[in-house]
Amino acid sequence: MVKPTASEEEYLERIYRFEESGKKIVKTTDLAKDLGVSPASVTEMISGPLKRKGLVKYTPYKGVSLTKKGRKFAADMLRRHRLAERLLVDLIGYDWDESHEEACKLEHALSENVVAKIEEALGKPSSCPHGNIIPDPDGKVAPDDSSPLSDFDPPSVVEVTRITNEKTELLRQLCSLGIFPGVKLKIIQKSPLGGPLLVDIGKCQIAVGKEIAKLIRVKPA
Amino acid sequence: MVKPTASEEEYLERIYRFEESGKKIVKTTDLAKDLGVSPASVTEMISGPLKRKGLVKYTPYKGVSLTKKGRKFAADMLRRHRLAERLLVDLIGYDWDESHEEACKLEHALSENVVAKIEEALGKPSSCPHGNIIPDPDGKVAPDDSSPLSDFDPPSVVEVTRITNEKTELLRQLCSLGIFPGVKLKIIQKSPLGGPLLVDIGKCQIAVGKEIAKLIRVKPA
DNA sequence: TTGGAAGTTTAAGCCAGCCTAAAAAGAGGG
DNA sequence: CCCTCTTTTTAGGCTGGCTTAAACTTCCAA
Repeated sequence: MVKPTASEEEYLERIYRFEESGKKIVKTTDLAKDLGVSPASVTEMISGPLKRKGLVKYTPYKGVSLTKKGRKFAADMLRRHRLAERLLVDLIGYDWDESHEEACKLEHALSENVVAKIEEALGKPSSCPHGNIIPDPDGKVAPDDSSPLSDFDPPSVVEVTRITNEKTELLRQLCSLGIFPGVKLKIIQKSPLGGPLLVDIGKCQIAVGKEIAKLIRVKPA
Repeated sequence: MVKPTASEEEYLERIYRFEESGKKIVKTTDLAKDLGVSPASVTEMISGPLKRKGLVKYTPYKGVSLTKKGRKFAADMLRRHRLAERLLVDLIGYDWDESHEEACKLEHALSENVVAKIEEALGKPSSCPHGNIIPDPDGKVAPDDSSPLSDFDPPSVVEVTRITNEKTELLRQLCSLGIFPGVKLKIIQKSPLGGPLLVDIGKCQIAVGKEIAKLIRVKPA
């Protein structure tokens, strides 16, 4: 099997993330927006190289999903990505909220040997700095016992486990609100119709929009 | 000024290394061999993009040299490369003799911010694991007080400062002979006509070929 | 001084990955 | 059931970086 190009790796990783977030089949347009390329480029890539290499299943006008083989490659990318984030944050003191973007560039330049050494040096961490689980070398991912904050009703007390969207803008905002993995939240009030959640983070109460609440995974405290 | 592509960065870096080793003007064929591409590709790259961006001075059939601007970019690449090597070796325990090849891939994926953080985390090291000097953020390089081992005559005692060729094969060999920065050597005998040097490394005597002796920089002990 | 051999450049072409514009397919309201 | 609007794909084209083959310099040795 030929090693995927950096571009192909990136496509696989993004598809994986969509699937991880619940989508069974991923639309070309969503992928295009996510990757910052035109929808035409996405169609080309998935119907061409990725399909040909048996990494994705593609139904024209419907969308794309990973094959078993594709999922293994994608999980490996996520592994590299998340270990790179840990390296940046834990070992060289890089900003928590900017590590994702850097890791996106770094992940394609890390050999399996280096990744293994990083993992070892970090003491085999189970998650990235944002709480997302690091796949093992075989692409296996530990089961996730968390659910979106938006699924909970007051009154409940929960602990933040993962932030599933790692863009700097969101992370910076959450960090400034005091929301990151490990923090405990008390859910005070839930508005109907996609309105915000009111949560207590110890020293104050804040309103969290529905869309953002979907990106914050928590478990009962 | 537009950021050079990864490929352009690599060309600049290689040219810099040739100049560093004493060549005033670099031949396309030497570059081609070094980069692992065809001589035609080198001609294209230097007479095209690199020339156009004012990074090199190029005289057809003669060779290429860096402009001031080109040298600054190249020094920055070396900075990233050597800090990446230090990161790999000091922080994650990667093999000394394999760090160069990994750093070649990594260097193009490191932002200025990350490089600065790495430098800080490592305590602003002055050299890479093989002893080569790390340029500062402005591209300045501390003056080098060493000379090739091949320049010395017996009897003299010298200390190894740098290995200027960082390919795994050579490093592995030198390492197995006990030669690396910091080691003291006593020069026992020098053969004429490019023959080997006989040196004493404390526990035994070894013969070092002329070509290899040129790559080992030392200073009087 | 000149005829090759060796080194270098030009020419032509390939592939990956992107783009825009135009065509085609699907989805929903009348 | 059809027509329009949106989504997606196809077609054609561009750039970067590489290749080989052919043409051109350079330089040395007879």
